[in-house]
Amino acid sequence: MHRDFRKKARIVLIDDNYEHLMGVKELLNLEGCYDVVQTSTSVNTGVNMVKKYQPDIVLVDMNMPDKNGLQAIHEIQRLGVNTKVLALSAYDDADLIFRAMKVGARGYVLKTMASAQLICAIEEVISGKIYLPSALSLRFFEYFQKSVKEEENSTDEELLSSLTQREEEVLDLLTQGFGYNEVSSKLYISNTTVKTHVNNIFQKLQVKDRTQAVLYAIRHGFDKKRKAKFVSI
Amino acid sequence: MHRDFRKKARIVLIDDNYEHLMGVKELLNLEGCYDVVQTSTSVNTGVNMVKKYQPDIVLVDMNMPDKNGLQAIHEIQRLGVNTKVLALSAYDDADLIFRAMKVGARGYVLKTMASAQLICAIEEVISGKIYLPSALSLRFFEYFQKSVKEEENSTDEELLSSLTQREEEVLDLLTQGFGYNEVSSKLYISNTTVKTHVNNIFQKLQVKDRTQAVLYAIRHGFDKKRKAKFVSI
DNA sequence: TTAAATATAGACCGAATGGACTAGATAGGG
DNA sequence: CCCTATCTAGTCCATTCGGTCTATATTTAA
Repeated sequence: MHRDFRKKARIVLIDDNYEHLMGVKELLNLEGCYDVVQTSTSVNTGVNMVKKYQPDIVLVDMNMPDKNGLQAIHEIQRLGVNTKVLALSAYDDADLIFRAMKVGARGYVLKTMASAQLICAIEEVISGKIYLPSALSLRFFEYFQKSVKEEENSTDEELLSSLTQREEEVLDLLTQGFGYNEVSSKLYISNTTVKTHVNNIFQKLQVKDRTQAVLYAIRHGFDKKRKAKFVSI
Repeated sequence: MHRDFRKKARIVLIDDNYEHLMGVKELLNLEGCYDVVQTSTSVNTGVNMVKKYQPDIVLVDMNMPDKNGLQAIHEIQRLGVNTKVLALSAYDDADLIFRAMKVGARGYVLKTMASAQLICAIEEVISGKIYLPSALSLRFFEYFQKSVKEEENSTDEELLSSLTQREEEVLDLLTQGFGYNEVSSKLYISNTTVKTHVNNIFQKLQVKDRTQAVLYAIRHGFDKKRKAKFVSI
């Protein structure tokens, strides 16, 4: 799983802080086994360089003002090149780590970390692994798991579970975009019966029209049973 | 960040395979610094034991027939105890890893891995870290990132991006559950203008009523700009 | 500068929706 | 056996919604 050290790994750096950019470049050059083919202090030109040179890895600073690093990573991913992305950041912000990994970063290191750790991260990522220092890994997963809890908490089971079985069926069909007539024919009941059920649903969910009921259902996870892809447990 | 080795770490094991259960128990006892307080071959009693003994860590087998390990982990999380969960599995299935970590596992190890790695995982997890072997970490993040791509692909940007700015505003308000009158007063335009916009939206999204338009918008990620919590990039 | 796109608004009409009732049938729990 | 919950279905009426037009002012692009 180790890369071929006879070839230098080709690297592009994107960092709007010129001092830091040069510092990292110098560090990598001293190491001897890296070829920093290009550097850029702007996202746009940086992304273009990645497209042109298709390096093994690109280091992207996350703390840029305008089009932030997230956008850069996202665009690089969409190039369809085989370049791995390593995110560099001054902050160990859980949300930023989460989003960076989500858009395709293969690793995330803090600027405050020792240079040896940066080298280590680069090597791991180039050789196809994920590199997240354990502190950041912890942040990531806490955030990841918290999101599930929030989903659950917002699932106001009180109201939704107060629906009768038939009402659930009706709401389920409404959630698929059917109107009253369609619902009635699908359930083989009369149009007015559907209306009765729907009105009961409105009462129970405390909403005032069909669209709001559907929104309520979706936002409170009512339709997850059907979806059941990876959203639920 | 290291635990106090003067005290033995208290452990509960949940695994329906009695052979493996005993094997792990023996292994941990030989190690000397662990106290396997309880073992269980069923989820229900296992969860109860965790509730009762509140160990430092619980090892949960993921490959159980009935109520699977995911359910067990989920229930343990909901106990509100401070027990860390380490998932054990025979398979490195990306979906399973993803879901286990999502419901609260702090680590995931394969049964095929060396016992030293299991010990390592236990120590890391007890001391508050996340333990994912790099191969599994890779699987996890590939799955994690793929989910984003799927979201994007399903974002039929063709249709949604064909909406004018005003139409987007209107759709956004509809997505919040407002009716035409409410939309018109919020945008300071007449009721009929809203209707015109809405009809154009219907044409463009190829839907036939308000609820379907809202569903379309939500399912295709239209409302993520507003949410912008952690869902979007 | 013309043409196209956009935002505005109106009329008219039919269909769908929502509110407020009543009411019969059926099933289940106490 | 009675009471309650649920599912069913109806009426009446008002409101909203959706479809199809036309039309004007403004902006944008060619």
